[in-house]
Amino acid sequence: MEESTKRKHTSLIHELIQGKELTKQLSNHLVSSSPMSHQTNELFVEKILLSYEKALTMLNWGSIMGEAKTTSGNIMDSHCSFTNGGSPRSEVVDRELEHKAALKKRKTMPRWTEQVKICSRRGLEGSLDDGYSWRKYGQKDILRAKFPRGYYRCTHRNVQGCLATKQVQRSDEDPTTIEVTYRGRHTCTQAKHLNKAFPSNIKACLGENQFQKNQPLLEKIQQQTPEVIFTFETELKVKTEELETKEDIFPWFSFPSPSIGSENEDNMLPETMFENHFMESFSPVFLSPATSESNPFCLSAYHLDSTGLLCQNIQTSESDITEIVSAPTSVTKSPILDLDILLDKGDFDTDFPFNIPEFFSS
DNA sequence: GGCATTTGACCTCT
DNA sequence: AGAGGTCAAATGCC
Repeated sequence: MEESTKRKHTSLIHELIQGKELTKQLSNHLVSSSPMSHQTNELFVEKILLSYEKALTMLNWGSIMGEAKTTSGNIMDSHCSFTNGGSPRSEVVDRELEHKAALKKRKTMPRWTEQVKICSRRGLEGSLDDGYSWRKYGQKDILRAKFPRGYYRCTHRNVQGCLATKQVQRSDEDPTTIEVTYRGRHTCTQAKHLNKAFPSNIKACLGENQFQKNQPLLEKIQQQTPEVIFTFETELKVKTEELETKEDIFPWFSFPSPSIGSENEDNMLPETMFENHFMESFSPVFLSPATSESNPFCLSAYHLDSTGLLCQNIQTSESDITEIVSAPTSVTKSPILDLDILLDKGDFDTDFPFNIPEFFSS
């Protein structure tokens, strides 16, 4: 391995270990009898985030540089395809290889399905607003399915190379439920810049504009009704596919740093696993309760281990409970539910396509 | 004009 | 060969 790569490797490991240590410390503080101040908590979280941000930046850089190399077979050992300008012909070949690599990578991406109840007032669109911006690129009638399947990809795909996609299909059995199958994680900036001030479920139901408009009111509701929010936990089901074991789904809890540091590639985490699972879980989205977004791994992490860090958080104080509980459940529950607190029930429009009444518009 | 959606064609996989 | 997934030209909207 060349020297610079080694150095990057070492820094990466350093950052990850530091993150691990900080998390441990935070965890210890949280379980210890002496309660930490909110500021100290924040400081720890900031530090952890910074560490992981650095590590992720390094990984991103690595994956961008290595993507085509690692996914298109023989190119792996050849740096020329990147360093050489290449003839037009080799450019075409490169493009073809890149295309194939992208397809291959897409297939190996983690996939998970969320079942989302359609918001009574916002209809389908509201339910699908998970905070990310998607662009529809196809629709297909599916065999033996009553409703067509919509194909969406991240709006920033071309600009930032974000490969996240999702498929949206209305359930045959329950037309008020839509199945959203996500594929791949967001590598675009919106993943980091999503509004951190509020759980996504409410945003999802309101839509971003309405959410911003009514944020003060919603914040008040959130403060006052944490228990209500908490009770809606079970509505949204998340399935993971191609992720057989708990370790597969939550590799980050084991912090397999020795293997990361290993020179032996066989011992390393598979690229997709590392990139898609590990990174997703430790993105700011993960660590900031209010930014849990539609990340099912976050959700699962909370459910995974009742003795885990996040559950320890829950034991800290009532105000924390509000904050923490409402956040992860923002992922676990249907977006419809918390809004139903605000809305009168009924008035459910089951026609398809859905009407999208403006909630809070006046 | 720029961006999003629609939709038929095409590609890949089983 | 058929089904699912993606592409890309055409179209619509702001």
